Amino acid sequence: MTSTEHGHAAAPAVRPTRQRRAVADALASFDDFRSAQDIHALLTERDEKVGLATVYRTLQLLSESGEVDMLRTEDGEAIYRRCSATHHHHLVCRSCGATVEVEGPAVERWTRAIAAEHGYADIAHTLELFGTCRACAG
Amino acid sequence: MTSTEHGHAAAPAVRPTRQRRAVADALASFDDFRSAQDIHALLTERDEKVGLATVYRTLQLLSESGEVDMLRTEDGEAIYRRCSATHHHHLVCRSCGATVEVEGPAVERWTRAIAAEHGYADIAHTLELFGTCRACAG
DNA sequence: TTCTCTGCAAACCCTTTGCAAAAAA
DNA sequence: TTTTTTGCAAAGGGTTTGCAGAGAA
Repeated sequence: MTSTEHGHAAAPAVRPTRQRRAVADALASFDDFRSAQDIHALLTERDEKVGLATVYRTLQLLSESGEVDMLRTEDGEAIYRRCSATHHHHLVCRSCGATVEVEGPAVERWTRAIAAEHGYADIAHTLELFGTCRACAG
Repeated sequence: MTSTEHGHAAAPAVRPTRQRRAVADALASFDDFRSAQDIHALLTERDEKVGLATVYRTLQLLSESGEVDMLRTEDGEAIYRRCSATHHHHLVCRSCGATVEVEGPAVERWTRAIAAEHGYADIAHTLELFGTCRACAG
């Protein structure tokens, strides 16, 4: 028995479809965070017909597999962006969405220290910064 | 003319009602973040009849006036908490939910520095830590 | 063929809103 | 009385889901 064919609890194969490629490509054409609806609109505009539900399902998939970052706007909307390989956080303009990836070795260190101090193991953390970028501040 | 009576663009007077007191009290009885629905459920359970819409409206008001903190869960739900005097973050056990409030002067400083470096103003940030607490680690 | 994926439309869920009745000033 | 609030129920808006048909393996 091979694990890919008969392993119990094997994850179903993921098939590379036109739609999934389209969503991935759309994501690749942006530098900042976009909502599922934004991406669907872009695809429609490009005459790449992909159902909205499929866009949502694909983004969810990509997000779970770690290929895209997902975060929430102030009003609860999910926004996505292809992510780079290294662990980092985001500095997002709350007005125009312009995003800067930032790294924080100090924060990572602080995180581990705090966790250890309180006896917590297997630590993860979320950290996002919001502000108004120079252009939007006027 | 007095500013409170005839000032143009004067904000409407806010009236202290039974409902608003009830929501504030409910908030005061929690140490952690709760959703509007949680609070409404608590009030109902206590036989304090307050409409769900009123709970939402009141939380919004409190949030705007800075008396409560509002943030979003991973799945987009708004959660509220009376804000304590000091700014802090949470270290949450992903297994049992045990929460420790932690302060991070270093993080706050880092946040401001990063924002300044990239020209972002009016900075806010979210930071939450997740881990497994000693009890749950076994 | 078999199993996954898609599209559509309906369902969901949290949240907001319109409006007439109730309460505060 | 005038003005703000409330409650209800309906509407909104993003997101998810059921299911039958389409497509990949």
